[in-house]
Amino acid sequence: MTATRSYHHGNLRAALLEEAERALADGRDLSLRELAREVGVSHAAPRRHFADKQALLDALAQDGFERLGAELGEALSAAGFDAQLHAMARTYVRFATRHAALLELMYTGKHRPGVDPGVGEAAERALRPMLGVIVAGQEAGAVVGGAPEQVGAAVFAMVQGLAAMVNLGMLDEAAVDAAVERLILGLRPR
Amino acid sequence: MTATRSYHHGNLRAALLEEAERALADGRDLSLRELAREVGVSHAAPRRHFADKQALLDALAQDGFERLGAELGEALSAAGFDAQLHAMARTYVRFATRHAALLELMYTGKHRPGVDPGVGEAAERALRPMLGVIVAGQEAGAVVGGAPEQVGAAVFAMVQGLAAMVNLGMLDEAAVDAAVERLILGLRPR
DNA sequence: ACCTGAACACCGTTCAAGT
DNA sequence: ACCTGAACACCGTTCAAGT
Repeated sequence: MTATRSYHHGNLRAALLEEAERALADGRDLSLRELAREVGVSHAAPRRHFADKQALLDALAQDGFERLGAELGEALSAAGFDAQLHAMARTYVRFATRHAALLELMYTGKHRPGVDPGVGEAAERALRPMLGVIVAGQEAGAVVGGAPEQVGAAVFAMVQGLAAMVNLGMLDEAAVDAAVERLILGLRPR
Repeated sequence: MTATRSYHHGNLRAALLEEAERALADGRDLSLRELAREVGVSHAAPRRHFADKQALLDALAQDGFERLGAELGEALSAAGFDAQLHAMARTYVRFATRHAALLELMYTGKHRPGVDPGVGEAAERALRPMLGVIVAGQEAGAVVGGAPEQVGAAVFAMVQGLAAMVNLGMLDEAAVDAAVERLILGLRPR
């Protein structure tokens, strides 16, 4: 880690976030002081860019949702409702396993009071592609009618739950496909 | 908080766990030193009962799974597969909302290396009633055949995901019932 | 056996001061 | 505007010592 001095010409913020992600991926605990050390700056310097530790965590979570949303959006290129839903579930599970600690952070303490509203908005944007799949599925007659949000809740709950189980080692990826298949059948109009 | 002196005649461990749950419920951060203070003991005393902070967290998680399992077991008294599954989902979601911080702790870092095996075993025991519902449903012809673990994965994923969404404020309890209904339809033999 | 007190190496946060 | 250094009030963990 050769400390590039040019780093600190306005992008300390980005450097800190990068280092934080690396720590998260390595399973290290996040400490502001350590991040500052790693990036070659005094322990008080991050204060200029993040009001406190929580602000940095919020920025990290928001970034995570934005990347997740981008990946989910790509899954829309599959043809047909079933293929799209399968692709979406696989994409979500893959993101969850590749960025396990980040995903945990993304969903952690969202219920705590005084959350950064930016995180919630990013989460909503990230999950929008899933709603798009539902609406298209309804139009194609593959999905029951009703408020897309209601149907989407079932889909998102299943996918999110499956990802959590895979991360806990309770499930392999074949079981994910099987569960999604069950869900697809349940969503069909009757 | 009148510090009862008789507390410390062999049950410091239980007192610490109780206080930890209270802190969790209040949304306070868990600090071993604060727990010791609250319970009226020196900051080094907990060491006798918990090797380190993680050991206390593991004990807390294990306890949580045991209580969750007991509540889920009660849901089995409902009559018929549909009613049992609905009861189970409502029970799980209720536990999740009443003990949000505890549930987060229960599922947090399960994937980290060197976990207390007791926690995983308690988790498995807690979820067993759910498998029982599946098996009974299969025998009654309300659920597709196949390995109960595979079908159970879909059920647990959905329920766990719904609970997470309710905790995040993304969902109300009516939507839970609707999603479970979709799942029931998907599980039917065809 | 169970607990205390001091010590060590860390934290997050604040604030005057430097450039 | 951006960063430093010292300071404050906390942590978790360890260890000799007390009863």
